[in-house]
Amino acid sequence: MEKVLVALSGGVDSGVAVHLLREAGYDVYGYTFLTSGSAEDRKEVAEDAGLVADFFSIPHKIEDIKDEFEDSVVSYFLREYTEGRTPNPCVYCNRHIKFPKLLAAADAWGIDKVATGHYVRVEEGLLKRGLDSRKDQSYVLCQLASDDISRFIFPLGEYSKGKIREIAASISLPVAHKGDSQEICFIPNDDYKAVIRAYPDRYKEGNFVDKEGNILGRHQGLPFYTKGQRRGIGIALGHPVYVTGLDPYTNSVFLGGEDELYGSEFQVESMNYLAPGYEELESFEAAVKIRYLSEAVPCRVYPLKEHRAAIALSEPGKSITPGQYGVFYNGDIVIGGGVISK
RNA sequence: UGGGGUGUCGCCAAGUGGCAAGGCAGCGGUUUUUGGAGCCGCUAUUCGUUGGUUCGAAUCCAGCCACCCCAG
Repeated sequence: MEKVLVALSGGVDSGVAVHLLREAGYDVYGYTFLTSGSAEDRKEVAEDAGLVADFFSIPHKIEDIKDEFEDSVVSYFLREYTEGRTPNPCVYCNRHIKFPKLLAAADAWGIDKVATGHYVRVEEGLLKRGLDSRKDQSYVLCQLASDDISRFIFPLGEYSKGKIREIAASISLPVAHKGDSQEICFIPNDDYKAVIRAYPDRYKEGNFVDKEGNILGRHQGLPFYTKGQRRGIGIALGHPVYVTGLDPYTNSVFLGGEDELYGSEFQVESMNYLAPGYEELESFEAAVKIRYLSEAVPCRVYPLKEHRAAIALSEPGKSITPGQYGVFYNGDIVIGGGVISK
């Protein structure tokens, strides 16, 4: 029987993943890492994951990597905000922590295949969107190393979330009724600003400025704003005002009307290709997601040197935000993704 | 101090005798493996104040208070 190491989060998805893999005839091993939160939170995750492992009677290893996680993901999170960008820690974590850790654990166990409960598919060495377009999570995997793709198994990619919950209930999975995980895993109560405030040396008050350079008011610090943001600005001009940009050099937050949010061209850096052949092209047609929750829109991509690329959208996009990832698709196939730089 | 003007929710602002529009901001919900956005909902028993007229006033009258402008 071929072995596979599953990332067990203690939730519904990874639990059902174990089930589906066994049904498919795999010899399943479980691996859980504890990344953040209080000692209590981590204990709870460990217990839930242990519950699932016991339920299936599979070997299970738990590793606490809080320090490493904070050095990597949390510092990235703070750094990006400090520099006026808006990070996506999940994408970063998948690339730098989650999948490397999983693969390393698999190597240590002498296991080739690794699996997670992500709603994506792998076919012929290509990463593809999950069939349930509403739950598709290919976006957050855009930075994975293409060489590793062939080692991945994503058992949930063919299913809808509803079906997964059905399965969880039908096999009486102990955690079947847990809600979907949300929020960033290291942010308690969905309050990222509270986390930022724990690092008062990383930000300072500054001016809200309009397109003409007029000072409109005071902001609390760059990390508390993101391009396209409307609420929480506290300025009444009679019409809605949005954050149109952040300038770390003058510590300014630019404000403007909705019309100032649209753009048709941008660039990405740290471009990572998951599908072969594209990087060498002069340019290519694709569909791009500008953020996790958005429809992919048609564009033309021009690969540049040093892992950069220039993108021209066929229709203007709203709030193209530096720090977020642009992920490119050809139909269901993930071509790759990079960090929006400007 | 004379002359004029204004005073309605945090901001702007309708309303000129019949039981306080709206926008912005704010708040809540929804959505979501990031931040946002969007969507839905909530938000002045009260109109600077005190009296008066009236069946009834934020809307009419008078006094007072505050602010603004022009004179000086």
